Amino acid sequence: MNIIETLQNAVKKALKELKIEAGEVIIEHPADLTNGDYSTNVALVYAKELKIKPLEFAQEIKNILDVQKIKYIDKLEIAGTGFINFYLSQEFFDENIEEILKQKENFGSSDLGKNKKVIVEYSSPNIAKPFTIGHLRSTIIGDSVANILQFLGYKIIRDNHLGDWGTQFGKQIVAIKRWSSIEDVKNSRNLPAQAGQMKTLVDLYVKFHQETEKNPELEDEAREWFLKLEKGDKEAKEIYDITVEASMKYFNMIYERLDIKPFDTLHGEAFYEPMLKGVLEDIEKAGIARKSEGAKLIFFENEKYPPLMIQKKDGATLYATRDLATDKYRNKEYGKDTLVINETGVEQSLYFKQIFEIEEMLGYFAKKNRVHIGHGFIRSKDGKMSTRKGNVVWLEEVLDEGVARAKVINEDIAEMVGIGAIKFNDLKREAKQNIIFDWDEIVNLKGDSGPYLQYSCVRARSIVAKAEVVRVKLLQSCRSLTLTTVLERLLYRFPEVVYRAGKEYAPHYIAQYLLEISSAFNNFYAQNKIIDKDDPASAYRVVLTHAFSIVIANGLNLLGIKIPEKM
RNA sequence: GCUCCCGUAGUUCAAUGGAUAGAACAGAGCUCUUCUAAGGCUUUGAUGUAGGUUCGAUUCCUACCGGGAGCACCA
Repeated sequence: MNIIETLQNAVKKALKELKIEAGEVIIEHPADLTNGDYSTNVALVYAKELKIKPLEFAQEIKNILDVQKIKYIDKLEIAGTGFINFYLSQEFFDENIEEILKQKENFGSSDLGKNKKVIVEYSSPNIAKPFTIGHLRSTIIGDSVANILQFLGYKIIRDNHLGDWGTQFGKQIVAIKRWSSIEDVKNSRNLPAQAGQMKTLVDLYVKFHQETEKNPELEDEAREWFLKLEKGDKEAKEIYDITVEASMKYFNMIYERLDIKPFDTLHGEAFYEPMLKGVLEDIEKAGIARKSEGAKLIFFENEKYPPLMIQKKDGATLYATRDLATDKYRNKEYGKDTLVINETGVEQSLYFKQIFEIEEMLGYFAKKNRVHIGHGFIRSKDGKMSTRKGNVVWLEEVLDEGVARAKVINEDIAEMVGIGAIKFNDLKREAKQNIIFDWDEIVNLKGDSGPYLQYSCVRARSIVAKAEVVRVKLLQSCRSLTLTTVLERLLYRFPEVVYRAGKEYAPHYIAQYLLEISSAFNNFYAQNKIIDKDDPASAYRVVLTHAFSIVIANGLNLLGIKIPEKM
C-alpha cells in the first residue's frame, strides 16, 4: 500500500470516529515544503456541515490521528485556515533512498499499464515536403510521451504515419517533368549530403505553387498525373519511388540526430489506400453520411461540430477517410481496447474531435480510447513557417544552429548539448503553448535549460565516482547522523510525477520536476562538503547524491535527453 | 458569423479549487585556497476587465477586452 492510501485511510477512520462518512479524501503536497510533505483539507470541507470552525474541527481530527500513530508519519500540524499537514519520518526517507539505489534505472517505473497497448502516432512528415519545425515538436513530444507510457508498463507501438499519398504527388510529378528530370533529382548533390535531393524536391514543390498562380491549368495536369499514379503508371511510379527514397533518407538523418527511439510501424497513407472502400461501406451501412453539393459529409447531432467531408464530389477520398481507415486497421490488428494517441499541431483539434466522434459511431474505437495531443506553433518574427510560400526553415539548419551555440561550451559534446537544449525547450512547457522561437532563450546555457540539467546530473555522478575513489565508507544506516534535507523530500516524489505525466500525456510535469530537484541538489551541494573522510555523515551525503543522480538520469531519459559522460 | 485555445513579474514559463501565486532570464548586491561557480545566496517585481458560484478562485460559470487557431472538396 502506498503512503497516500495509508493517509487517506487513516483520515477516513478518524472521520468515522467523529461520525462523518467521508467521500473522497484529498491528500496532496502542500505548495511549500515548510508546510510538510502531505496535507489534507478535510477539516475545511466538512466543518461547514457540522457548523463548527474549521480550525477547531481540524484539532479534533488531529487528536485522533495522533493516537493512531500512522506509519512513516513523524509529525502532524495544523496550519493556515484548517489544513492538517503530515511530515514524513526519516525512516521513510531512508527506505526510499534504499529503494532508489536498488531499483536504479527502474525507479519510477510501474506495471500500471500491464497488458494494455498504446499506439502513439507522431512525427508523421510528408514525403517530398520539408520536415518542418512543427514536425520537430511532434517528434520530440510524441517520443517522450511514448517513453513515459512505456516506463509505466504499457506496451507501446510507435507509429510514424507518413504522408506518402495524395494529390500533392501529382503536383510533384508535374514539377519534376516540367522543370527538372528524374536524372536531375537523382543527381542533385548541390547541397549537403542527404539533404540535396530533398531540397531539390521541395524547391520544385514551391515552384509549382508559384507557377499555378499564373497558370491554373497546372492543377488539372497534376490531378491527371495522380490518377495515373493510382492506376500504376510506370513513369509516375518511378518518379514517386525516387521522392519517397530521397525523403526517407533525409528523415532518417533527422531522427538519428534527434536520438529518438525507432518506430515500430511506418505505415504511410499509401498503406491504408486499399482499405478506404471498406470505410466508405461502413459509413454507408451506419447511415451517418449525407450528400451535399455533390460531396459526401458526416453531420453531427445538434450541430455539435461542423460537418466533416469524407468524399469529394469527384469520388476522391480525403485525409479524414484515410485516418478512419487507419483506425479501422488498428482496431483489427491491435484490438478495440488499445489506446490510440495522435500528436499533431493544435490546429487539428476540431478535426480530431470529429474523427473521435465518427469512430465511436462506426464502432472502431470508443472516445475514451482516443487522445489528441495538440502542440502550439513555433513562431519567428516573420510568422508561421509555410511550405507553399517558400519560407522554409530547414530542420537540419535549426539543429546545426543549436549545436554551434553549444560549441562555445564544449566542442566535444556540442551535438548532445545542443540537441538536448532544443528538446528541453519543447518539453518544459505545456504542449499546447505557442513558442516564440528565440535562439538566445533556447540554447541559453543558464537557467531553466537542458544543459543545466545535464550539468547537474554529470556533476552528481562525478561526485559519486570520486567518493568511490577516495573510499568514503558507506554506512548501512546513518539515521542519527543526518537531518532531513529538501533533496530527500523531493526524491520520493519522482514516481508520482511520472504517473501524472503519463496520465495527462504531459512530459512537462517531468521537466518542471527535474528543474526543481536539480535546484535542490545544487543548493545541497553548495551548502555541504559532500565528500569528507573524517565525517561519518559524509557517507549519507554521498548516498543522497547518488540517489539524485539516478532520479535525474531517469527523468532525462524519459524526455529523450542524452547525458554526457563529462561536461 | 460560429467554435476552440491562450491572456500570470520588464521577458519566457509553472501552479491537482486551497495556505504567503512558484521558477528562470534581465536589473541591484553578495559568493570560488572548497568534491564541476554552467553553481549558490540576498533583493526589486505579476493573475486582462466586470460580475457570479464557493468556507476558499490563476483554476469553475457569464459577459466584455486583447492575442492565436479552426470551420465544405488541403493535410
